Amino acid sequence: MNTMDDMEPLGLFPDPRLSGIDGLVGFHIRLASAAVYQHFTETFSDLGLTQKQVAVLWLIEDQPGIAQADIGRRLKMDRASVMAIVNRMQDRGFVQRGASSQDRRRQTLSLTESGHASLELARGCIAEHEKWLKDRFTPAETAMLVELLRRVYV
Amino acid sequence: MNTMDDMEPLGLFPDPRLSGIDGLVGFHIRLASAAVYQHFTETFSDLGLTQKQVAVLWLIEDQPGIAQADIGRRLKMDRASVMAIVNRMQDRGFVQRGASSQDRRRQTLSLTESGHASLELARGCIAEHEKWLKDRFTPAETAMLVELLRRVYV
DNA sequence: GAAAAAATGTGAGTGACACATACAATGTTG
DNA sequence: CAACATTGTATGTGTCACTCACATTTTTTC
Repeated sequence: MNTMDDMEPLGLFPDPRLSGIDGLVGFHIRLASAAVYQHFTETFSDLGLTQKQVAVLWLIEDQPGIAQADIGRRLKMDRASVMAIVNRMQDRGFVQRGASSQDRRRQTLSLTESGHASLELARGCIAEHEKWLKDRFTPAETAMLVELLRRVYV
Repeated sequence: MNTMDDMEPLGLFPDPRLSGIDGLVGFHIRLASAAVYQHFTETFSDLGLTQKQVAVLWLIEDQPGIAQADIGRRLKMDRASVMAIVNRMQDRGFVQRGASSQDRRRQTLSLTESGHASLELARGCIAEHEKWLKDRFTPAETAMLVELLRRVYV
């Protein structure tokens, strides 16, 4: 009976492709990123961690003693933003700063016990989140998508 | 000799860093989106417009009289965020609010002369920005990328 | 070896925009 | 009419991007 039950009472939405804005690749990347971020924050509402914060914790566990500047380069963030995140993670007791023996400008970063535990919890949420995302694609499509996206930021 | 346990279907990845954070699709979407946003802001440094602001102007020009709630649904933003952007665009003289004759809860939005002019300038920058982005892909790849991304947010 | 340049961390400030919450006015529906 | 949903508005909080400025330390250059 009902063909395409549009959810809008006023029915103000014509075909989404009518607007020229849908012809922009950047627009779709933006919307997809927003959708992923949205689902991420829902999944992580209990832990209270953002994508960036998890990424930073992850990197620090992967490479203990990593410097803030390295994190910035890895995640394409400027130093000020990295510092803000590290400060927050330090305030919450997940990360500790230490002195570097080689380069006295640097601070070596490492996770605390609490940081390791939180990241372990986070990994479970990430697995769930990634499943939600990857279920849309075949393995080949996933590989294709990652390869195309990689061309954008490398 | 079976060393890959359902990780990758084929050796499509030249990078060996697929374990860890690089194995997450969401991570790549995030990085790509950040790179696009970064280039966008560079291209638009003269105009002083963000992606969202341009998108809102674009939608209003496309559908004069559109309501804020419609914009929110179209761009996946909540009402408060839409209002903040419309306020900013109104303060800068690009957008004007008007009363709706059908529904007195609604405000019809339309562009001012200045708004049309700014959007026209913006379109030039967008073309340049999109070229920067699309030059990485063949037309078929672009279509593929958009199709895959669309699955994420619809 | 000293001066210049670069890298690193830090701080303060601004801006964008997500979230949540609450409220008033208006429509819609039982 | 009463109950509910929608729309716009206002307010506050949090994240994180940008910038500029500054001190320290390392590296490069002369």
